[in-house]
Amino acid sequence: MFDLVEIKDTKQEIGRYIKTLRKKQNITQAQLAETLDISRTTLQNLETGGNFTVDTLLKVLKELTQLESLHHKIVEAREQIGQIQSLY
Amino acid sequence: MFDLVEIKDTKQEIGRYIKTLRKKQNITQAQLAETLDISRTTLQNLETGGNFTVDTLLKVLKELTQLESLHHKIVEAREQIGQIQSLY
DNA sequence: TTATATTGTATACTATAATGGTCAATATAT
DNA sequence: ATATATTGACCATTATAGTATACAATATAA
Repeated sequence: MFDLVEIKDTKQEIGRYIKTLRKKQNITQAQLAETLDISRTTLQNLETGGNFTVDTLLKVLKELTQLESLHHKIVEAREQIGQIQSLY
Repeated sequence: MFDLVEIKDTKQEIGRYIKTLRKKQNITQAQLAETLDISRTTLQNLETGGNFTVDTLLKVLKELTQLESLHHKIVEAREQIGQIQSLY
């Protein structure tokens, strides 16, 4: 059907997800930014659905202990596609 | 234990994943870049594990029909965290 | 093989993400 | 209610992602 999910929506969801992870660890934007050696503005931009680089996102995910999990899911997703291809 | 998965590795896996998706659809970098109105250089940078913006990644995923799926997984992940929090 | 298409890489330029700063708006605590 | 802490938003500057172009290195096809 239609493509109801837009890029903007997904960026917002990424931001909400990161914010939830951070809150769960009870750390402030300032603390996390300091730890990762990025500006609070950049972290804010990420959490509020702006545009940002993958480096920024992955740095944050690593600190919030979600990098390995993400890595695994990407590999898994790729392998599944490879399997489908090999059927034809 | 250690954190064996580095940011660099994850960016490379994202690139490999995108490339696999693209190949599956039998389209070239040039074609995909043209469709998305981005440069082939940018797409190349994505597929070879450089740094890039979320906008670039999501544009590509949308064209390769993986945006909605990703969006869903992010929401799901956040909701799971929310649940865990509410237990304490 | 040889031709053709596709991809990897490099470079200079442009667009924009990242930064540091400040201040207002909200949460949170006392 | 009123401090205090945290977050959202804006601005100028700096760093870097995105771009166009060109050409070499590989795939793919003839």
